[in-house]
Order: sequence, then C-alpha cells, then structure tokens
Amino acid sequence: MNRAYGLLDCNNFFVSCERIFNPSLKGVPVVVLSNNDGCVVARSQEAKDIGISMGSPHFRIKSEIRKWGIKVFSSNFSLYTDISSRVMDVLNSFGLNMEIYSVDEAFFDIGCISEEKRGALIEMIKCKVERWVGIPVTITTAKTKTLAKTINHVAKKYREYGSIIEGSVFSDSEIDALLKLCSVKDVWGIGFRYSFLLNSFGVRSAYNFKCLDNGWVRRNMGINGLRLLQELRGFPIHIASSYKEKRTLATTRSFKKYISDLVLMSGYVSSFASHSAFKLRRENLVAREVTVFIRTNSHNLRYKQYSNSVTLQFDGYTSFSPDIVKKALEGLRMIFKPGYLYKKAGVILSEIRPLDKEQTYMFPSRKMVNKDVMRAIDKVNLKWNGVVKLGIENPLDSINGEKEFVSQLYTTDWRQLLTVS
DNA sequence: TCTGGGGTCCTAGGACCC
DNA sequence: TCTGGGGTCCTAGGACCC
Repeated sequence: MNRAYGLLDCNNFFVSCERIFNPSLKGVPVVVLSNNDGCVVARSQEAKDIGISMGSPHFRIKSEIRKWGIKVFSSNFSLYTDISSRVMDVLNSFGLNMEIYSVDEAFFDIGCISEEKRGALIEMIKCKVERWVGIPVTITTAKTKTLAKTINHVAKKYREYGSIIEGSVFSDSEIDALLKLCSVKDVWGIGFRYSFLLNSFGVRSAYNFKCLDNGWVRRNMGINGLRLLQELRGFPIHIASSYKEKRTLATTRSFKKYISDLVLMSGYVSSFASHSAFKLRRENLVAREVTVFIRTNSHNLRYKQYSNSVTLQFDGYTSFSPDIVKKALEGLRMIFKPGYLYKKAGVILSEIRPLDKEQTYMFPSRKMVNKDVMRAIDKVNLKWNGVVKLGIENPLDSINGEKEFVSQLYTTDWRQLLTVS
C-alpha cells in the first residue's frame, strides 16, 4: 500500500471565522490582533496584499489601517476554537484516520484511497467544510507530511494554480518543479536561523535544500534537519501518529501596563496559577511541578532588564488550585526583585499525567473534599465567566486582557447569538 | 609531572511550529 | 506610550558514577 497524506489547512483562519458572521468583511482587508490588541496574528488575503506582515505591532500600522480602511478585530479565541472543532468534525465524518495538528490544520491518511479517486474525495471534503461550516480550506496530498505542507504553501502562494495543485497526484519531476517555486524559508521546520544559514551557502529554494548532502545537513541542522531532508525526498519519517500526552500546560500574559509592585504581581501570578489549575482539571490531568517566570520588556532597552524563573515541586501530583497557587507564589517571592518594570509573567505546569494514575494521598478524605470543591467552583465559573476566585487573585480579569475590537461569542453563548434584522 | 574510558542524568538554551 | 500565547523536540555541557 502506498503511503499518502492529506493536509487540510484553513485559509486565513481567524479572519475567515469573523467573516462567517459578518459578510461585510468579505473582499476587504481584515486583521486579527493578539492579546491586549498587541500585534497582528492573522490577516486576510487583502491585508497580506497591502503588505501588512505577521506580528506587526498594532500601533505601528495605524496609518495603514486608516489609509486602506482595514477592519481590525481583537482575538476571540472562544469563537475560533469552536469553529475549529466544527471543521474537524466534518473532516472526521469521512472516516479517515486523522491527526489534528493545530487549530486550523489536520493531516489525514489517504493511503487506502486509490490515486484516481483522490481528486474527487478532496473536492468533496473541501465543499462540505465550506458549505457546512463556512470556512474556505486548501487541501493537498503527498507521500509525506512535509511534502503535503510544502505543496500546500505553494498552492496558496500561487493562487491562480491553487485549484490545479489541490487534490492532484504529482510525479517526482512535477514535485521538483513545485519545490523550485518554494523558497527554503517556507519549508516546514526551517525557520529564521536555518534559512539565514542556508541562504549564506546559496541554498534558496526547497529544491536546492533537497539536493544537499546528508552529512552536511546532519552536521549543521541536527537530526531534525536530516529527517526533514528525507521527508522532502518522499521518505516518510514521522511515525504513524499516536495520541501524545501533553507535557506542559501554561498560562502566560504580557501586561498592558508595567508592574513593579510585588502585591500586584502576586495577584496576577495567582490568577495565572489558578487558571492553569483549571485547564489541568478540564483535561483530567495532574501535575507535579510548577515554573514561575517574570520578565521586563525586552523590546524597550531604555529600562534595565531582568528575567528569571524558578521551578518547584508539589508534594505529589495535584490539580487543586490552592496548592498550585501557593507554590507559584512561593516561587514568585524567590525571583521577584523590586525596582524593575515587569512586562510579562507566567505559570507553567509540567510533569503532567492523567488523573487516573494519580498516587493516593495519605489522607483520602481530604482529597475527596478538594475534588468536590474544585468541581463545584469550575461549574459555577464556566457558567458565570470566572466569578469565583481565590482571595489572593487579582480581582480584575487577568486572563483575557484588554480587547477593544472584540466580536461576539456567536456560537458559544446564548446571549450573544447573531441577530438578524 | 603524568591525568582513561564509558556511562547516566539533568539542565539551560536553541530551534522550530501554529 | 503601545510588540501574543502555547507548545514540541534536540543538544551540549556539567555533575556524577564505577
């Protein structure tokens, strides 16, 4: 049986989500901003064409926004994750083995589908997702995941050929032609550093990279570079995907305003710890370690810089908020230094494992009570948007940040359904 | 003064992804 | 004035062991 993978990739995903409920956004430039409306994290094709780049700070593109009438949105992750799960449900309905790779991408196994039938299948998936959910997608297939990703990129970049590239089964020489169209920095797994290095050796296209010597790649780019090379040559390296357990779980935020006060910082760190604990319980997990970090603004070198972190262990595994908050605050006190303007902080849980393997506490009764308390609080918070907090937590909404341009929760809150006049 | 060989484990930092 | 958040994996070097 021939190995073959499909890759479904949603086009301009966050923007497309906003467009479902607001058709006036179609055909006009749209951007979606990060937390605190800091920088651009998604762009419509029109915004890309204007030259708005990924990660541009909002304040720096204000004149372009005015000039071109760009529509601006704060990120609405509840909406995006809900739409994402709908897209994935539709793909899943085709009964293929699939692996959700990110919020807007999924691989699926089409080795069992004959080459002649692949084009029609891809067309069906594409239509069904666009009709049922309203999200435009690009679907490509290849012998390896890396090739599917690369071809997907080419299909999006050369939109005039996109419909031909999608769903086609290519010969080796046709693949080489596509790889020549793809610059090496756009290969999955080659980032800023490696593309700089490769360029300095005259390697510019994905095809140039494919022709490199194994030994050279191993020496300069490590084992991952070598795997990448093999994948690009059509030899699948990624082992058949199995569900991987999460290793870390984090809540980190940048602050809109600088923080220099330990009491205020303690409020934020408590909220981050408490939120991490909530995410842990939501996935039925427990953790044994917590890391706290704080840092000043590395973009502003006029202020003196400081950054530090510390990792502490709990007594055994836990998902109990007060335990986690207490340890996080202990860590904060170890690293906090007065006299600095802090810009970012976070709480990261690690040594995570599923709850059912949890070691039993020495006092089972205490554990039972804790569990019931947390379950009750989570229930209330889910319904009433996090109203129940520990006394130490910041009374403001530390998690969601400031959002000036946020759209409605069209699909996840009865009170915010789309109104049709 | 001369200063082996083989192994494990841990950690910080680097590189990448969306 | 204002620059996101949440992840993964690999590697080199140090500490330690016999």
